[in-house]
Order: sequence, then structure tokens, then C-alpha cells
Amino acid sequence: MKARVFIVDDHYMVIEGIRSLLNNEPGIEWVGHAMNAASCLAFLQKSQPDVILMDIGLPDISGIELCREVKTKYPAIHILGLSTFNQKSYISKMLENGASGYLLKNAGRSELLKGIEMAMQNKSFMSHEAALSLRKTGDDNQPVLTHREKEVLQLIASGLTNQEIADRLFIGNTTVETHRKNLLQKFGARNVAALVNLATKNGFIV
Amino acid sequence: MKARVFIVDDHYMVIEGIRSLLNNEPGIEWVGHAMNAASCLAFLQKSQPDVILMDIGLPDISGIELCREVKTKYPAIHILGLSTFNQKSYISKMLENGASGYLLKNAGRSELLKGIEMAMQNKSFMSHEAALSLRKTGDDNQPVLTHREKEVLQLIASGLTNQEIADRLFIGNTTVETHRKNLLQKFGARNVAALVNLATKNGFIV
DNA sequence: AATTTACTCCTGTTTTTACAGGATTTTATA
DNA sequence: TATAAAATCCTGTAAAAACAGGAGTAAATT
Repeated sequence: MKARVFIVDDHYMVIEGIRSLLNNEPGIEWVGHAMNAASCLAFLQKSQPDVILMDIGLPDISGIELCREVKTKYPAIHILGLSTFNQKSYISKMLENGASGYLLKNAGRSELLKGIEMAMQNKSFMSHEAALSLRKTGDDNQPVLTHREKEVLQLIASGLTNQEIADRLFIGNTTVETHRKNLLQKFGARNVAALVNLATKNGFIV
Repeated sequence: MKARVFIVDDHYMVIEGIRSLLNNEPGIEWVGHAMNAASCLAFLQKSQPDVILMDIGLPDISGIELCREVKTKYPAIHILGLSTFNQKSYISKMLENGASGYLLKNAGRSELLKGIEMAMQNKSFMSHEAALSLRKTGDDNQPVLTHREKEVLQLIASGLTNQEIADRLFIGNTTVETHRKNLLQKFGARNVAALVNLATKNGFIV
């Protein structure tokens, strides 16, 4: 039984690279590719592959969202996240949304095949380096923010003062001050400059 | 005369994609690839290609630096920047350092070949979208910072206060204050939070 | 029922920024 | 060698953020 594989990635060269790596593999059938989430979903309405290799940075909606959507509509499809090394923080989000595993874009043929094979068997697979960074970010590195904190963080980064944020969110400015205090503490930042810097690097700020 | 092409990219799938796209092209000879700057430079000591396709996000030093280094040592080599769409701000830096042009990673075969052809003829080439975003960021969007301002900006983002920055750079704290004032003005930011956010998005903060 | 979590609000003090409006001295560069 | 650009330093005021150390409420979880 051949594994029917589909790719979603907005970089043509990556698609071409994967196609080339999977070319002439007896166990793999290439069923197509999409360069954005919308055309991926359109494809799935007509035909469902066994495995989707899915990039995170898509032009319309993020791979993380797309992953959830696809798994909801088509639970049988196995999804392997596909991304670059410095997107640590997204790995766990992808897995939370139902991905079977994670491949780095500098993975070679054997890793790629292994990932697809494992996904087909309903087992999870992860690039070695991805697994490492997941462990690294697991405990201490990545702070866990509440919804409100994320909101406040976003507004801080956009340059609003506490009072302005308070007005915007219909809360007191002392409350904003508290959120700010907690954000600084959670990130281990000395001030808002370091906070915004760290938060941006960890993907909290859009 | 065949164009001898070399690739530097840390993503195996991209390398494989380009290899596949250039495969069986009569005018192209694939001479090898490197996955980091160091092994690229090592390769060049033995053999010089005509064209290097060079990624920006390399693990050791950035493609921007590598570009300058290669052009200094081997001025005859033509370099084509290679990157993803959302790295606008690096395009012009790459060109400043001697690159002949710029290709986006979602470029197709024809664009790739055109780029190599133009580079061989000592003409500059740019992906359509890359050219657009270069124009967009050209005038108003991207502020021009002095060396000292970049230094101060970096230290601000890392969370130091004016006084600490002053001590670090052996200047008065009022001087730091002036630099900060100019940075805010140049970026059109209301405060340091917005400043760090904008500066990060535009690639000023490492 | 007790506990935790998230969210809210408070007072007061100190530190740091932001803003206004200057000036002087190097250092490139035309 | 003018001229411009960059970097330095200054005073004073107002605004905002950082710090310390709290507390109350509502909702979810154990």
C-alpha cells in the first residue's frame, strides 16, 4: 500500500525539493501540492491523501490553524509539520492541533521517509533537532501567558501607554500595570524594551 | 559555455529543490552545495563557480556577511541572494554587499534560470515580488541609522537603561538620551516598546 | 468545600523615559 | 577648506514605568 503524500508550502523550491527526494520511492505516491491554505482545503474536498507535509508560514492562514481545520474535517489524514529550525515555539502548537510529528526543512531523504512511514502507522515522529528544541523550550524557556496577558502584551508592543491600554480594554490602569508586572516577571525581562524583544523572538507578537 | 552554479543554504530540501529545478538544464553545471558559510568558503579555496545562490539565514554567519566576504576575495563570482518573502529588509543589504540580484524561494524554474543568465552577463536580476518590496521599503519605510544609533538600539532592546548604556559605551547618559530621541523620531515610534517592535520587524535587532 | 487560576483594583515611592530646546566637537566628504 | 553629518553633552520639566506589597472576586478544578 502506497502512502499518498500531499505538500503544502509556499516556497516552490521546497516543494520541488521534496518532490525530488520522494521521486522513485516505491512506497510513496505524490498526489499534489498547494502553495496556500485555501487551495489545500479545496484539494481535500476532492481527494484525501494519507499524509500532508505542512509548512507553518503560509500566506493566508498559518499552518497551525490549517492543521486544526484539516484534522477536524478529515481526522484520518496524518499531518507532518514542516518548518525551519528557528521556529521552536510553533512545534508544540502544531502537535497540540493534531499533527503526528515534525520535520525540519534541512531533513534529508531518510528522515523524510521515516517521518512518513511513522505517520502512516499512526505513530509520532520528530526530527532529532526538533525534538531537542522542544525539550529545551518545554519547561523554563517559554512562558505561558493568559489570554489577557497576550492582549496587553500586543498593545504594549504597539506603543500604547498603560492608560491607553486601560481605556482600550475597559479596565483600570492599575490592572494594566499588574499585567505588565506579570509579563516582565514571566519573561524575566528588566523593562518593556527587553520584554518586547524577547516576546517577538518567541513569536508572541504579531 | 556552461554556468557553474553553487548553492549555499542550510535547508536540505531547498538545495534538493534547486538541484531538481536545474537538473538537465543544458546551460547549467551544478558544482556543489554548502550548508553553512564556513564550508562554502572552504569550497571556494579549491574551486570557484560562476554563480552562487546564497541564502541569508545561515547557521554560522549571515548571508549578508558571507556575500561581502566572497565578493572581496573572489570579485568575479556572481552572487544571487536567496530568501523568503518576509525578509524584505535584507534585500538591499545584500545588494550593497555586492550581490547581483535576488531570488525568492518561491521562484519557479524560469525565474531561477533567468536570474542565473542575467548574473552571468553581469546584469542585475530580481524576483518580481522582491523588486516590489524593495521599492516599497525604499524611501519612507526604512529609516537610515548611524553606526552609533544601531549600537544604542541594540542595547536598548537588550534591556539596559540609559545610564547602563552610557557606562557601556563610555559616553554620557545625556548622549544616550539624544540617540534614543533620534531613534524614536526616525522610526516614528512613540516609546521604546513600539521602537523595539518596529526595529525587530525591520531586522535592525539581532 | 477547598483550592487554584485568571482577572481585577489599590497606595505610595523611586527610577527611568519622554519632551523641549538648545550647544560643541569631531569626522567625513564634496 | 567649507559644509554637512555624526556624535557628543547640557538644563529643566512632565509623564510614564518599575518596584513593593498588598487585596477582592469570579470561575474552573480538585
